[in-house]
Amino acid sequence: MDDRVDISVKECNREVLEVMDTPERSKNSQISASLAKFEDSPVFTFLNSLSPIKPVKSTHITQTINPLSFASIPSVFTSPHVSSIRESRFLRRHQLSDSSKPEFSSDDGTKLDANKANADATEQMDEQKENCDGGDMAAEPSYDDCSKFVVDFAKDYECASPNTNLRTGCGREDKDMAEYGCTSSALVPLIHEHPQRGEVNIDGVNQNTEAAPCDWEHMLSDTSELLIFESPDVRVSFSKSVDPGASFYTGIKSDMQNLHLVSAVDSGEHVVEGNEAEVMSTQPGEGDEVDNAASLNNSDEQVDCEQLGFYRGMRRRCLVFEMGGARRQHLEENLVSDSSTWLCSDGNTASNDQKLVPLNSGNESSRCLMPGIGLHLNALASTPKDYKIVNLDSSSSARLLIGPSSVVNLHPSNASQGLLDNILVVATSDRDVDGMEMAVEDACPPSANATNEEINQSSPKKKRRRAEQSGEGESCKRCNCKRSKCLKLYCECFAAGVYCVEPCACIDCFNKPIHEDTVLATRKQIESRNPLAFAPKVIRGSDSPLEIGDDSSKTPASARHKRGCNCKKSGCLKKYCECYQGGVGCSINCRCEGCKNAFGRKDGMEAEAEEEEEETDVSEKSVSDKSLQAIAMENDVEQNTESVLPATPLRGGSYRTITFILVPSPRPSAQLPFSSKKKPPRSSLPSIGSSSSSFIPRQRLGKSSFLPPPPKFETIREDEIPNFLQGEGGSSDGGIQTASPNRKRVSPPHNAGSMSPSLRSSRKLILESIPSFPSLTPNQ
DNA sequence: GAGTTTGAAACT
DNA sequence: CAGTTTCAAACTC
Repeated sequence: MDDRVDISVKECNREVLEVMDTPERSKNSQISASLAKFEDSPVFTFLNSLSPIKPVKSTHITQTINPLSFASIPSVFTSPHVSSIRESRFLRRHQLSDSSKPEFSSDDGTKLDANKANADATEQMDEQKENCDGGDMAAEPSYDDCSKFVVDFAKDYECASPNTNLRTGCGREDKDMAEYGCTSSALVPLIHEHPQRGEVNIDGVNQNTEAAPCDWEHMLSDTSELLIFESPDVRVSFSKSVDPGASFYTGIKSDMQNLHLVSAVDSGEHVVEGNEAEVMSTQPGEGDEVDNAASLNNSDEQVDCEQLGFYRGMRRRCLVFEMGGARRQHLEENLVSDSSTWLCSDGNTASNDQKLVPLNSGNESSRCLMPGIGLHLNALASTPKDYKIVNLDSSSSARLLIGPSSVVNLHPSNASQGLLDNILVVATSDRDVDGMEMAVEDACPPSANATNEEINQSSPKKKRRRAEQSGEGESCKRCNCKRSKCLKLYCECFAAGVYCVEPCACIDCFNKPIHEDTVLATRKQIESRNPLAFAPKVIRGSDSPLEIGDDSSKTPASARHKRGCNCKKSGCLKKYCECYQGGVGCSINCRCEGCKNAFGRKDGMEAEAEEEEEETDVSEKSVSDKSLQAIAMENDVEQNTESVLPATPLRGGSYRTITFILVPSPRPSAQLPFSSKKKPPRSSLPSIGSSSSSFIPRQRLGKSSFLPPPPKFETIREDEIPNFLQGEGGSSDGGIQTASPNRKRVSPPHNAGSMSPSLRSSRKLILESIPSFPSLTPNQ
């Protein structure tokens, strides 16, 4: 029976492929005809007669899956040109899927699902193709679409019914950018071209990809497939060649995952296959939103994953993982147990998967999106310190272009103003996406992962604590504001750059999409007062390898709070202390008194102090140790996550990666402020490095065994800090050095003047392209 | 869950 | 810039 089904499916797929291959199928009528033909075809009939799978009308699929696929288009969507090669792969995919089915089919039931899924996918292909032909091509998504989408999304916010279609356009652009950037050499031209129009004359490397004008239609056919396309594997095949073998190989891998997803979706159940369950359980409805943001921000993750040798397909899980603290934890556990399934979080993938899941799964368990996830500049923060860009292949790099950082990185290249402009545009769209994501978060129900959490969290406080305990710390901000209307930095949500969500217990909350104008205005006001008000509070130093000891002690030696704390009574041993809360040691910037910060004391006498502490203050020590242990345990996962995965999609970000790829600049230091490996030029700024080096001893001396508490604040790598950010308090370094230890507070960055002209210029650019608080501005 | 403590944010 | 107030999170009971 199974064999027959497989055969039927293959034939069916073949039929579909034939239809799809028809050169002139840009008309709906034609497509309709094709579909009719398909359904009327002997093969189909045969399939119906043989297959236990009930023939599903395309319309039905349209209602259930198609929307999802559509939504996925953006993120997954790649350049039509690129797709040509993929197409070949794609074609194989169905065949492969058949063969691969047995591998993931544990039993008949599962297999049936898979088969059915495959059949559905086939029909879905038709559906999508139809949509594509229907005019999507002509209506190449524009950035305006993105904005539009954002607006619509905001409108839909209340009902949590994001307009995926519009979104699609946005995502696609980004995706395309990434795809075109397959090679750094071709990157510039490609990027330059693409944003302006749907077509891109791919020069050099990409020429061979230009085959089918509407190839990307095929990509639409299967959401999961799209995911595959983005996979590093795919890229590899693409960039290297159209080697059938390679494509085949990649196709197999991708198929595996796709089928899983499809199967799960189709069945409407959570097909628990290792971590697959995670994906399925993740906020079904949010997949779309997550998707874009994730897609934009996971370049780092991707890289990490690749380095780890994981399949990209698994990354989606990581994304999910990030979406919920609990989920994250869970995944981490999985990582330990099964790294293969863990993989990294590829925003795109994850999102796509989720897209597939949403409608059918009806699973609400996991909804919590990363709060700050890439919502604003903070997103720049907390990139995995050990992140390595080295392994970026051309394909990966291309993808990285998506990020706003690309602007910065490209800037140096002096490709051209036009290019820059285009890039900026891209960044803008990203921003929009981020905003959408934020909105999504807003719409998302209480943190998903913890199924019981939703039910049990009656009190905001408890919710918060729960969130933190589950590692959700900053992922799902929830406030309890009563008087601030959630329009001040008092509000954690607002400060984090996210809208308040349902679980928030705030009163008279204005931090909602419906009050977008107010929010934006307030934000501007606050930023005018302090440009870095929404910047990451914790600067994660570029830890030198030496500083990074074992996993147990990854407290970044150079990490520090942007402004420093002002604790008087807490001894910097409680979360009142932002340094402590952020899991970093106190620094010169701190005005704290009686600092006992376990992560590093202000006085830099950690070792001695610790001894003292142990000897002289037993009670205190007990508290400290206790807290430390708790922290360590609490954050162990967190740390690991950080080291391996970006805390947030954005974080992982494209920033570093892009820099890497585009590094062509002869003077990266001055022109590549975000360069991950290269210290930004600090001609005018005392090098952060030096500054951080000063911290290293202190922080290292701190208990090596403890890990920073789950950072409440978003953190940013020191070396990734935009210059303007570094400028605060006098350029990260400068800030530290210039800040008087006793000074009450570090004044906002007014030191632009201290920056070299070049830096200043770049800074301007950054500001334009990367609003410090994009997330709150869905319509930006 | 209510009340207290704390320190950041905001205000003057 | 310093001092004060406001605020909400963190914490305690």
